[in-house]
Amino acid sequence: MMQEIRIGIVEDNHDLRKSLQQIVNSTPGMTCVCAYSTAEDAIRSMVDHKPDLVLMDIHLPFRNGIECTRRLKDLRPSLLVLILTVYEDSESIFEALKAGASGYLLKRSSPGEILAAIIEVMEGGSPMSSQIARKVVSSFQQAVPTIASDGEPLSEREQEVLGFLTKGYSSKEIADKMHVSINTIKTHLKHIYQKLHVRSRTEILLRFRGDP
Amino acid sequence: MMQEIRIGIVEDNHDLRKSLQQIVNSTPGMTCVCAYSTAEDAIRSMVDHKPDLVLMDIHLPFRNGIECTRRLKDLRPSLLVLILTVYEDSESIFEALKAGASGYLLKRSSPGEILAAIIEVMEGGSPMSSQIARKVVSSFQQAVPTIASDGEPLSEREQEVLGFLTKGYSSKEIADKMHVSINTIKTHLKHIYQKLHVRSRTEILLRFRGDP
DNA sequence: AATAAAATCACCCGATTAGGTGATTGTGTG
DNA sequence: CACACAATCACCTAATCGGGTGATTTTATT
Repeated sequence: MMQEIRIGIVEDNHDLRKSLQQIVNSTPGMTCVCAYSTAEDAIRSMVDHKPDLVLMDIHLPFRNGIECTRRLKDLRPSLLVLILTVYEDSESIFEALKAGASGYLLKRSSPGEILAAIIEVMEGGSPMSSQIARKVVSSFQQAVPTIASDGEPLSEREQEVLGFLTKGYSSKEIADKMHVSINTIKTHLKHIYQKLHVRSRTEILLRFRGDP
Repeated sequence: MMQEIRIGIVEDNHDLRKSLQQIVNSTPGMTCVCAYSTAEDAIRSMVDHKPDLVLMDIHLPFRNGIECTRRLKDLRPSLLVLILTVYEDSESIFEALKAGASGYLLKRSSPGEILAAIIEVMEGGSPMSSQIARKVVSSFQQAVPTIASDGEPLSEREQEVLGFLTKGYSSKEIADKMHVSINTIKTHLKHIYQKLHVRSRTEILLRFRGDP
């Protein structure tokens, strides 16, 4: 049988906290293992209760939910955080996601929607609006500018150079290893850059993340 | 009145291409300004028609839609790309988003859903499933180790710099992103190099290949 | 034999990097 | 309060990198 989902709550509003706790505890397969009204308390002892997922109010007094999320993820990286917010403040939500949250939930959601979001996160999803998704996508698109898995094949020698390149050697070192002039290596590099549509060794390294 | 939305299509299947074209053209406020059956043709002349948004088949013969997306975004960064796919291949879709797409659409979608997705993208959204969203979110949550293998911990700011560094940004770009002088970034870099015992950004990139 | 592609090297130029020194400001800890 | 540390910025130098041009030789391929 499926393991029970262990849920933690960080929410300063007493009524909402109790209400969330009740919704969770009255659902088969879920237990609320801890609930806090401040970020400090949560950071201090939440991880001891080993929750799988935390419902986190984004607008906490003092330390806000974003900082709290960051700390908790730091203490326990496997922890999943679902942000609770009253309105779709795209900037805050974006920051929370950056800090390690896996999605967010509007406070006015129905018990059914809340449970659905929890399950969605547990199953590897990230509930969020289309607008937030765009912000997230845009932010990581800028990261890797122009890389290509192109048709143009690299020559034998170019592949050799690429091999050393992806091991971290400088042009001069590669020249020594291959017993040729540094100018030759530079020429090979120019051709490699052209064929793979990159402009630096840094981009090459990023290109070969995962499938070298 | 609102400007007409100019749409381009890249889809090798003749029937689907014509069908999409018809759906777009029979919608007030949208015009299909060009349609191609190959990535090569699209790369060659699509930007001349200045489309606002492109419907892009992800599984094109030869050069695939991902590479095509990358090229088109390179030629015209303001262009929005909506990926067309037959099934939810999370890995391909993720790559397409990385290459510059703003969302995706299942081919079996109804005309209404297709138009809704186009409008969603035009209005700043990124239509995607919750699972894909999680992949995207995870990828930009800087999963960079915060502690050097030897012990010396990186400061907050140094970690930020490291985050950008491992995404391929130059020192100048990082300076802009963090709103500080390039000299500051250089100083942070020196400290990072010392703490992690490396001599170049290349070595940093090699260090952070998933699990060192 | 002619052509094309690959490999080799050189020189130049501007931009970026890496390393060193040093200085200022704020923040926190003992 | 002193001290350390973090963050900020400046200036300087040497090396490296990326891009452009051009040249020679060998090796296929037509």
